[in-house]
Amino acid sequence: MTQQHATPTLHDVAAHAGVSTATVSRCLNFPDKVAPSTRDRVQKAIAALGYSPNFGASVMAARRTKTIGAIIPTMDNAIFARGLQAFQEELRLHGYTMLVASTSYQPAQEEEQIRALVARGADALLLIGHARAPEIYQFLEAQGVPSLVTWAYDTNATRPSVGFDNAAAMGMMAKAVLAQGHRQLALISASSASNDRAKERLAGIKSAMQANGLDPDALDVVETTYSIENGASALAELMTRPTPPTAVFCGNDVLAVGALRQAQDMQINVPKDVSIVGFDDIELAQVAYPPLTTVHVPHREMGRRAAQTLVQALKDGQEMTSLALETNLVMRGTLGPAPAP
Amino acid sequence: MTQQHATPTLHDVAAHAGVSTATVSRCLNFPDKVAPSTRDRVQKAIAALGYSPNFGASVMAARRTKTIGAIIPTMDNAIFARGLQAFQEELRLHGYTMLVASTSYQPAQEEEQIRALVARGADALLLIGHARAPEIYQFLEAQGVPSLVTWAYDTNATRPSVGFDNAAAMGMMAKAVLAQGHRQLALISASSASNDRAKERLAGIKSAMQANGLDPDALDVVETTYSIENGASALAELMTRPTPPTAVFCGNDVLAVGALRQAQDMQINVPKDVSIVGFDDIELAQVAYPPLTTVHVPHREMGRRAAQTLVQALKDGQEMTSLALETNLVMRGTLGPAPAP
DNA sequence: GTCGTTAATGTAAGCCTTTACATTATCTCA
DNA sequence: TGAGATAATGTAAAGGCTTACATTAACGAC
Repeated sequence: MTQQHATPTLHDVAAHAGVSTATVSRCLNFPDKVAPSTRDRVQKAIAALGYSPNFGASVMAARRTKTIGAIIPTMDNAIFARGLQAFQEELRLHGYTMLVASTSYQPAQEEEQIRALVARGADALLLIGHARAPEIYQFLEAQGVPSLVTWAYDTNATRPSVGFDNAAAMGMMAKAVLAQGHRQLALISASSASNDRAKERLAGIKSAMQANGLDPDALDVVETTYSIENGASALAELMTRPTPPTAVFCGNDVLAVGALRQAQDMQINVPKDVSIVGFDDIELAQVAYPPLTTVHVPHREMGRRAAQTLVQALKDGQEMTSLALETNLVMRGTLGPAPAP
Repeated sequence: MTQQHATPTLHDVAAHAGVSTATVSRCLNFPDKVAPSTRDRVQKAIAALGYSPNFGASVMAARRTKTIGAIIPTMDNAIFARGLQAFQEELRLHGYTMLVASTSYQPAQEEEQIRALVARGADALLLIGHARAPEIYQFLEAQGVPSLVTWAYDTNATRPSVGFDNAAAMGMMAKAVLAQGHRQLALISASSASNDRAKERLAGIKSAMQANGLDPDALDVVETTYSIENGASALAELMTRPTPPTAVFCGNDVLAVGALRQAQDMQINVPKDVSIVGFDDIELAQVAYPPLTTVHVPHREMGRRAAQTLVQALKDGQEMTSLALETNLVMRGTLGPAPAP
């Protein structure tokens, strides 16, 4: 009664190759540590038996999964999808696999997912933005799971991050808008309550206004959820105000593209009657008509660098060093001079 | 010498709650199977000790990870990102986590990633398209890892799939194009060598041509890689032919949008001088100018249904049943009658 | 009160790899 | 040639959970 069809174990391979299990394990994990001739023999045995290591046993013994979790608001927005793509490509180069969870911008879901991915053995976590309850950081600390924040960079944040300064980036755009003579400003944004990127971008505009002697409270803010439709209806709302804005900032390109379409539907000329600017520089921005003036964010590089930082930290156990990436304005067709009053 | 800071184990929780480890395990995995009073006591112990299960040990004992892998060409294309988003949302509802890998449309990378995710303990796999080496299926079979193909549906495929009939979908579009009187047809497509979706879409056009008494070989095919730029240069190439096409099919919306832009740059009016149609119906399509006529694919539903099918199969060990989803034409502004000769 | 059932809980084997440490073989250099 | 260093390999313990099976408790019917 032989167990013909049982999946082969390390032990079987060792027996077949005439070596100890330790040697087989070394062949798999540190090939340099074993003599080439032995390695060959073991490899042949592996091939002959069709062996592949048992994940659970390996995780249990090694106390790591070589898996990194990424928790993002949604893959439905190209910015996160693109960043994740780069993140995963880089991870793969280092032998890591990516676990993905999304939160739909809900803090409660984020917490749930953080716990879920840690429970699934994520060796480290990629998180978006700094804003979350301190208990979550405590939990991660207690579990010994390093986490890296991205899509944001905050000089006085105590947590490591690989991202960019959202306030400065939007501030730059605000300066450009103000330089065109606009004084009636509006912003279509995601709710800034639990979204530190949105909050920062808002702050960036306000401080630019202040620097130009404008009252920051005069900024007309419409908060909504990210979608083309919502961008459209927010613009409709803004343009029917008693004194409509001459320039509309949008929290991201998706909203901006919606606003653009609405302007077209309302026969409002962009940028002659109203300027509309976005944030992110996704494909949508260049395809929109007129092509959207926006803030370019190096999503792919952000993902890549984040992966490198995390992998490095896992390798050497050192603290991660934060990294600030540059954003820049992409002047296309939707920002023009303020119309004469 | 007490081990004050060691992470608590199931055993510690059991001792603290005055029950056996089996009971604690049951509390975690089958709460219904334990008396409410006991459950309470155990839950308190868990909270008191800050216990969280050891992933490796649990995987090893249970022989499953509650993790499902998804291997897609790239997250950079909204269609996959969106499908994956829905897939993950549904998985989460059932307590599963998603592992993601991408292949950049390279069969070799796909094989590598399939092996990598299986090695990482994926309980099941989501794959795109049917085209892959038989050894891969053998490998999956041998490892006992169920796999589901999506983005394609092939009646005579022996493998289960949740997708749509690419040939029929593109055929429907071809019929609409032919009905507009077009006779000079071209296709900008991904390489159909290792991409069964591309191959099927091509076949769909050809059989529609045949049905209309046209020579299928007269279809002018330009193969390239999916990107806006490549769509643009492919169109440039096509429009400088001795007899340029009056209608250009594109393998997906990304290519179509590039073609559209190129037409604009070349002062070629769409759809008056040339019609351009896409495939997928991503946001880009509605934002393009003029808005793109394309084939709508229910990406989100596909992802959701695929997740359900996989989870079900994992639960009951039954064979998966294939599911064909409907696609439909979205008539927007880029398909018009063939210009008078 | 007893028997048969079912519900709740306990016992303990088993899952398979990694790695610290021990051992043996091989090499270098005086 | 032998000591000492280094490379290659072996031994065996440890890791924490799940689950089949065994046991005990609880309950209802007669």
